[in-house]
Amino acid sequence: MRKELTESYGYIFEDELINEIEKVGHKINVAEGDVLIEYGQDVTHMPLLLDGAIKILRQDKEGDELLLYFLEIGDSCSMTMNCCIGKSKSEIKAIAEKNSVLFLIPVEYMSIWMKKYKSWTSFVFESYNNRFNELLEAIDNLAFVNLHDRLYKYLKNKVVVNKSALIEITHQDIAYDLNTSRVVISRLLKALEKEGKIELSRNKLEVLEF
Amino acid sequence: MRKELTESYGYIFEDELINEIEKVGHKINVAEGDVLIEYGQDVTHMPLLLDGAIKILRQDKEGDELLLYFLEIGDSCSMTMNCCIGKSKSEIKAIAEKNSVLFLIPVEYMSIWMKKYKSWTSFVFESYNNRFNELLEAIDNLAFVNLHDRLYKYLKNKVVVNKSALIEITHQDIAYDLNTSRVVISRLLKALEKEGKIELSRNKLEVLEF
DNA sequence: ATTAAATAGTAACAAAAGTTACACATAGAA
DNA sequence: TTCTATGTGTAACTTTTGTTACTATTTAAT
Repeated sequence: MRKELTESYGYIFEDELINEIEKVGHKINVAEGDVLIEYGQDVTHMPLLLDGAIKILRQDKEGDELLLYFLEIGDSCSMTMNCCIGKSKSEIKAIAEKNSVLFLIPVEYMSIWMKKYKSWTSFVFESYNNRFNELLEAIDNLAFVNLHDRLYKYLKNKVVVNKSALIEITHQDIAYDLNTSRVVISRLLKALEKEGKIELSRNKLEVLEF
Repeated sequence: MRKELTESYGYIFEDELINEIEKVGHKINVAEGDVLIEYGQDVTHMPLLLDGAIKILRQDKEGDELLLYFLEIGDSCSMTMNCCIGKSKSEIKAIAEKNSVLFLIPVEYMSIWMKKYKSWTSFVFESYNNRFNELLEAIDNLAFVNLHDRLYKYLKNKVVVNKSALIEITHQDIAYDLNTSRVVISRLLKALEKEGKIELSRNKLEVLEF
């Protein structure tokens, strides 16, 4: 456990902080597809990602969803940082993109450690900032990119996050992530295939250039 | 100057911090339409808004723009907070929505004061968080709301920010903010008028219900 | 082996948004 | 006043995206 923490976070946190993290936090394993937190739910812990990847989604009242970004190893979720200022309801939904290992820290340590460890403060800011930029990227995609290109970007991003050009997913699930309909995704995937950019099969597809 | 600072920020910052702010910062007046910072430009100061309102825009490579949100009195711009972690290029463009009064603070004080004043740290976090939620709202609008409703929301927001149901703006300028074309905006405005929600005139319009 | 559920392909159509083109009105400048 | 630039209205058309409906295929369950 100590080893995993050091591997992913040893280069940013001093030993003493790693000790504290180890002491107050606990490690959990989550399986692909597990819902880690729902929109509106109380935030009690902040996650440090040790292995795997987490999908962060936004949801509207009707339950429509939109993929915001992925958390990868070494990332944390700045949404948790709302806690620092008293708010405690999650603005997002989080789902394990693949089997993942998380280290959960009770939120009260967020501000305690900020006073105590410079490296923690830097981490929190850096983390906040990364998420900020990812939201800006999401906005750019929605505002300036058409669905065809947005889909292709999405697939290439999947390849990076899952470290495999073979993506195991259904058209319907892609449609959920991009907040559109299955038929539209099928149509655009077919177009991407004709352009020679991907290869389609049942329940999976392969990205050919990236 | 002291008075203005105390009016807008006295209830959050302790006297000593207000003194420091007054000492190292300087007040500027900007006119409606002034560009305060361009995308990609170096960020050297962080702004505290004393009066007026600032429009924050995102821009893509082709120069297309999209309104993200407005800063109002008591707000600061969390984008400046990138500076805390070494980055210094602006991710956004800022334009004075109306004549405004700003207090500019050299960015190096950001982190100095975070160590020194608890109230400053709270302010920075609160500010960050507000901006975060405004980005999420922007995403919600883009992903889940059609242009007709997005336009109506935009107009109602303008009413709040400008404290007037009479909005002085051209269709073209609305189109820029929403990243669409003038013709589309004219069409949708006409529809809103027929619905009895607004009243159109040249160079201005009035929001009837809000 | 049969059935049912999930997945994918595609056509046909509808709605939303973007584009082009042009007429006309208004405000200022000359 | 006349001219010009700007702003607005609208029609006609295109493109993009969403919807409905139906087919075929594959997978899993009984």
